[in-house]
Amino acid sequence: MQPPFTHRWDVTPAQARLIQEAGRALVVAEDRLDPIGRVAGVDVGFEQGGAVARAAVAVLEFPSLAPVASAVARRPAAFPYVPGLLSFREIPAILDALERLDAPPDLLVCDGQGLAHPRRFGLACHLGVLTGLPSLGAAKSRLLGEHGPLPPERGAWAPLVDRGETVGAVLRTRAGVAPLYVSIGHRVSLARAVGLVLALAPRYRLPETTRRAHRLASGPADATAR
DNA sequence: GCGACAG
DNA sequence: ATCTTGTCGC
Repeated sequence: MQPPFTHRWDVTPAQARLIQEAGRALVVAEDRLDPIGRVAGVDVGFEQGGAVARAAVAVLEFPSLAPVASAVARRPAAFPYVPGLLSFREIPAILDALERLDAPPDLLVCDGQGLAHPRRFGLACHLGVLTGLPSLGAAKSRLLGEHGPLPPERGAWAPLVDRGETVGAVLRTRAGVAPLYVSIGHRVSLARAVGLVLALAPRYRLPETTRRAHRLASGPADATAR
């Protein structure tokens, strides 16, 4: 089984960093996955100026990418946004949404960093260790690390390096659009993570999936109000 | 001290 | 993340 990893969520920033230091030892940074039948895209964000944390999860069959389930959850944010401590705002809402899914996923594709994090324990690692599920980070922007020039064509990638350590990859999922920052979450290697994100990229994009998950979960009243 | 800083 | 104006390229 998974090593147990539970902790409080009503913590100070200093306590949150200590929890991250403890959690990083539990991250499995290599491929330990079964065949993937369903992938969950996990998008996070906030509402009401940061007072409410929101999570939207869409489950797709893999590799067909046919949608099979979705859920959204909102929670009063018990933690401010602090760079490096995003999990403590968002993961409670994510866990709520995951519990409501009809079809459990085999992989979590997270909207945020994994190992590409100051303490090597970004949201993707944290969620992976908590659930025991394979996970990876696919962030829309950079938290830390440097990289060389990125060729313009789809599939091009460059290592993301922090303090002399490769912590992720910058991946061009489409020509002419901003790259994604891919990193290991849990039980997935970086090479596999890059390959998976590329396989999802043609029809799966985080912002679109978020809107779709909201529409599916909030019903026609909300959908027509937009 | 100054700038950077997932969502 | 979200909002708004100005600019560039197809």
